[in-house]
Amino acid sequence: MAERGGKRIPDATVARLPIYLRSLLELGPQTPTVSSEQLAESAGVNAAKVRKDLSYLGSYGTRGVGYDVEYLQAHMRRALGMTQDWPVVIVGIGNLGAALANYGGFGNRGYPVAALVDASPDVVGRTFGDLVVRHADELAEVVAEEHIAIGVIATPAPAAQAVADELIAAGVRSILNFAPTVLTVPPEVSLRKVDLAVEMQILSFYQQHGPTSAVE
Amino acid sequence: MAERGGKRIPDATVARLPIYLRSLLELGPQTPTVSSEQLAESAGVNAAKVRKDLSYLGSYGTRGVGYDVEYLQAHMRRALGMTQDWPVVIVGIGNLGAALANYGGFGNRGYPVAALVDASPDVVGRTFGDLVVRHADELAEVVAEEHIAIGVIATPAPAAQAVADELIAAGVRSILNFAPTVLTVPPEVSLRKVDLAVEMQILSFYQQHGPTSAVE
DNA sequence: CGGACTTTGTGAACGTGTGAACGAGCCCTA
DNA sequence: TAGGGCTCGTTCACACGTTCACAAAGTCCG
Repeated sequence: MAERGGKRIPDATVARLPIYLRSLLELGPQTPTVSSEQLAESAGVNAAKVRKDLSYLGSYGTRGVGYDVEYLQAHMRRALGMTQDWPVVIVGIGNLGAALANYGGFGNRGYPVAALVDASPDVVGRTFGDLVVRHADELAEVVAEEHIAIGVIATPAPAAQAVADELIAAGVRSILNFAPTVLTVPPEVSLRKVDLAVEMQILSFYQQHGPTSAVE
Repeated sequence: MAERGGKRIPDATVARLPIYLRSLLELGPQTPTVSSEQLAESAGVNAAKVRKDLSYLGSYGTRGVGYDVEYLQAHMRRALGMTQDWPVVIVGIGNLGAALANYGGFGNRGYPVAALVDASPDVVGRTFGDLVVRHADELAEVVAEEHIAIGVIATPAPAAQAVADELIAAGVRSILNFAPTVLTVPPEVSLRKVDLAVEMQILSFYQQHGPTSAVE
């Protein structure tokens, strides 16, 4: 209720905050304020949902006017931890890992790729940008040296759990898993997953059955 | 209730079916049956949830024994539309698109990458595997020729909506969006999205606030 | 300065998803 | 053939998330 230390923010809301933030950034400096309706349109959700979500942040809009774009951006950056950098290590430099390493979108937004790691001698020593791929055995040192906060797992499925365990042992508490397997992590570790094959299968399910459970 | 034509399958269940299927495939031919508890462990969910999810398929397990692995696999493949191939076009052959094109995981599993499309003259004409990148202007023809069922958008954000519109106009009803932007599609089109920056931001939120809303 | 208009913030109803508990049904053994 | 043990399938209660509707609160204009 007070400005700081609000109540717990629901998971579903957390997942939408980045979308709102991106919508705000797209607005540009032309528009000083946005209404919940505008934001909703831009983020592809319901206006009431926007208002409720934003109310969890404790950041006030102004009735009759809307939300101050800059103020809201600042609040949201703070809530999402974007006031600092979170160095990332990518483990597994295959097709996908290499693409992620080359992908510029991370460093720009506060998630600098600080290290690359792989187990294969063919890959260790290769350079991507200004980074040299290091060997998986050095993972713990790499995490310590580079102050890694987030581990991205892009290894084949069979190696993923072991990598996750090592990351966690080295102190990493946030993991993004691209390997097509279920990872088990202790409760104090945050885990998100991206599974391309699963996405495809979900799509082909709805291709057969009609999207969002069409009536008959 | 009868074997065919069950009631609507909840979205949350649909999202889990591919995980179950993968778990079943990992079991190998050694184990003819699985219990809901084993499947739950393997898929990282609750056993009751597994039973409920599977009951939507109408595929029966056997009380006192468990589920017949092969029978269940077949049922699930059918439900997920994996009895046939769903040709995929990748639009936008940048870092990510190229990685996806080289990624073998699709074709193996019934989603052959049948075409690559890009708008840049620098990229059009290049080959990946046995595919030549074609120009975005030919998108409609490509979709028709290759019987494309699923469109993967890996373009920069500003181009994504236009690409989606063209895909839909060409008859594609399933879209997987990697571009960091919100797409608007008509209700008969299924849309899933993968946004790496968003995943990162969600992780750094929980890095600050404690995972899954830790108690203080 | 007052009234009308706009937009937020929130309480309450609704729907969906989750987890536990338990009866029903099947197999195996004696 | 009867009994015991195991596991599914379903029901129920609860938690979570979404949406509606409306009062509160601020702005703008005459």
